[in-house]
Amino acid sequence: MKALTIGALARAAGVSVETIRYYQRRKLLRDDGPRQGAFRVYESADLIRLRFIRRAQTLGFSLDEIAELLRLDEIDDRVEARAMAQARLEEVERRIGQLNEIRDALASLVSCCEHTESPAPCPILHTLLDDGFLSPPQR
Amino acid sequence: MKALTIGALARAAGVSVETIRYYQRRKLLRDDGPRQGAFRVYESADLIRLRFIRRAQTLGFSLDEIAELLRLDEIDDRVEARAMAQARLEEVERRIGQLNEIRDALASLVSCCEHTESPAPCPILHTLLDDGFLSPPQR
DNA sequence: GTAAACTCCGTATCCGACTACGGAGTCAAG
DNA sequence: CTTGACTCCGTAGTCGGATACGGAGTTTAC
Repeated sequence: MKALTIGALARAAGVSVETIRYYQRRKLLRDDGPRQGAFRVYESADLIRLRFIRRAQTLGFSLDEIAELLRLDEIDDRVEARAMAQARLEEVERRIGQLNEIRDALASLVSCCEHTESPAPCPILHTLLDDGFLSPPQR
Repeated sequence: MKALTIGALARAAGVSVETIRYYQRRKLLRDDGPRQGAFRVYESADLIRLRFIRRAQTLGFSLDEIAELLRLDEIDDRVEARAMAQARLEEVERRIGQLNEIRDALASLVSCCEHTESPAPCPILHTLLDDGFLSPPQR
């Protein structure tokens, strides 16, 4: 339980000081902790929480969702936490499916292009002009 | 080769008028075409180009990349176009790999949570606290 | 005892791809 | 000949997750 300055906490978690301050504004991290003089002091509990946030981000949770996960942790609501993980899992699987389609489309464009000669139109540029191509955009 | 107003073009391509005007600002679509009176007129070539843009977006190309693809089409540079498609393909494959890892991590959290009982800590919330968890964030 | 490094706080800016808004002009139907 | 739909043009705002800036105060090392 050693005391950390914000800079030391940032280094320990591999984020920038600005990011920590941003998370405080977003209420993901406590902003009213103890101080030594004018400076806030942090300890390992803060580091753990910060790492939790970063790892949950790695899994694709948004900061809002992470705030919710942290709240669920506090009230120990595992059912809801599991539901969120499940929902995220399904989302990830949907996205993988989309990307697989995209990968196949790109791969066929590339290999098709490798097998056509200069007089014919470039498949990469002209397959995109045809109808019936994949589904609507994902944004 | 029927003449279209911007609104008709938008409907035909399934985008909004605002989007077309945005693409014009971004130089993806020509902004200096012919007019009838005060209004611009569009034709099927514009629709084809617009569809090209939307399909390339579906494949994950950015608007800047699409501008480049359109330029490559004009100068008929297939080699470079193929290189871009190849690069995109590799990027998509990397992303699929990442998402597979993420999916596995989420799946194991969910199934792990289904098998632990209330006194033990919730795995979903506390696996995230452990070290050695996946790699750095993807943003 | 002073200079470098750090912290605090507020506000502004970035990215990409739009989306929205508002006022003025224009066109077509009834 | 008016009404309503459309177009033109410029500018501003949105989203999420930061990142940057700048001036003032504070600590730490030499």
